[in-house]
Amino acid sequence: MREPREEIVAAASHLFARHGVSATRMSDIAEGAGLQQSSIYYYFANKEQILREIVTTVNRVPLAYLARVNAEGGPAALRLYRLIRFDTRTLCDFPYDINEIHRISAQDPDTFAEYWTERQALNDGVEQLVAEGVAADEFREVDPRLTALTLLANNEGVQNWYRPVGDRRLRGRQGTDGPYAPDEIARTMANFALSSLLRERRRLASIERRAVEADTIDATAD
Amino acid sequence: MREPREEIVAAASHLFARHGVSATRMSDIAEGAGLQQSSIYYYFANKEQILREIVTTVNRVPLAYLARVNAEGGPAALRLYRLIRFDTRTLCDFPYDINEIHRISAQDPDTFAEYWTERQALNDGVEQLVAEGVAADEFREVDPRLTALTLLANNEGVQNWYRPVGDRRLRGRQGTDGPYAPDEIARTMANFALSSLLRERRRLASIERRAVEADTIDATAD
DNA sequence: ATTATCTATAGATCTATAGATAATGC
DNA sequence: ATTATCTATAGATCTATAGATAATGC
Repeated sequence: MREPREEIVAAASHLFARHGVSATRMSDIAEGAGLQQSSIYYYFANKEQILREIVTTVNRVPLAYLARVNAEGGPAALRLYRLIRFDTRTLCDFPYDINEIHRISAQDPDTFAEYWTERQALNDGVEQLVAEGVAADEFREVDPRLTALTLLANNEGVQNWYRPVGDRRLRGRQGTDGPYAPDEIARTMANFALSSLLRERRRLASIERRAVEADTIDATAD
Repeated sequence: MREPREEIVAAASHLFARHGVSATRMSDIAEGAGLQQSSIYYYFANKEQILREIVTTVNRVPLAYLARVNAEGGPAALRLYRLIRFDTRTLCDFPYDINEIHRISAQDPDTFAEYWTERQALNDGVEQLVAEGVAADEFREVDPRLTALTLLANNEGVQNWYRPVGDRRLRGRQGTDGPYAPDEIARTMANFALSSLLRERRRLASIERRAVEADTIDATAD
């Protein structure tokens, strides 16, 4: 059994995703965590503190992956491909709505200062990757900063139609859109982006191959 | 002076965008509309009905534009370019968070049945455009349905970092991301997408020119 | 007469604290 | 003794209705 503190965070994550932060009551979280409503206050002073704990981790996961990919090296196109694939896959499985988190943390920059610092670092890292690719003539001429923002925003947009509703995943609204797996979506996003950025699009197949290989080996090594 | 009903919808739109739907109180909306809290109920039975009115228009704007673009004809690539540009620009200026609207309306499919029907129509229309482009060898081989979902999701994702905060637009979080205008963002999104989809990327420049021209003429003609 | 708006308020929540009680680890 | 959890509840909101009052258009 997990620690109550973790239980609270996990329950809150699900509820925040399902109903939104402000529609989620402390009593809902307590119920989800198997506690009485007031017992939550033993661990957290209020709802915002729970959100803060959740939100802090959001940017760390892709940042850590980016650091690893950069350490492993290779052309900018490959590194960017890997990051997009990873980020999209991660977001598909994230149990809360990144868009709402953005809104809430934008409204209270003090409480969520850490979030914004790390978010900025992620933006900067992606911008850096794009700039490297442009400098090395791997990518066509684009504005690295605007492109980085676009790439991250695109990944987050995917959450809109790949989101847990109730306890099940809704695969396409009202079941009309066919069942797409996170891997398939992630692959589509990465191919879409690199297909747009690469000067020589025929490089894409080999980049995809190397990316999948690198992460499969990683997975085995872990 | 606008009708009170419109005033309510306008105030609700701003507040929903700024604080989210469930954090917005009927009294906030009333204040924004220059009415007492209970006077809202003369026009709407509850908050959900206000949201319903807002939400109904969301998909109609791009659907109407898509119909016009299809009527005006031209290659699929041009029509898709125009739609993406239009949709992105519109979303940048939309005063509410499309992502939250998705979540809320997904949770109550009955109340928002109309929304989902029209959303599906928009999906279908974009899928159709992509499929045409693939069939005509304008686009590389992609899954039209998954691509359509991705394109729409991408446009919506852009709202994340181009959103009104307070009464001013936040141009990039905390002012660090430089001032990008909706037109510039829309152009980036359309170029990004078509650059990815087109078999012959050199067609892009002429497509962009024709798209801008078509909509400039339209604007003058209106 | 009808339409629009207001004041007042019952009833339903929701938060967060106080204080009691049970469980745990010296 | 300390840590964790519970019950009970004050106080703060928030919604939505009832009923009064003002404005509008025959």
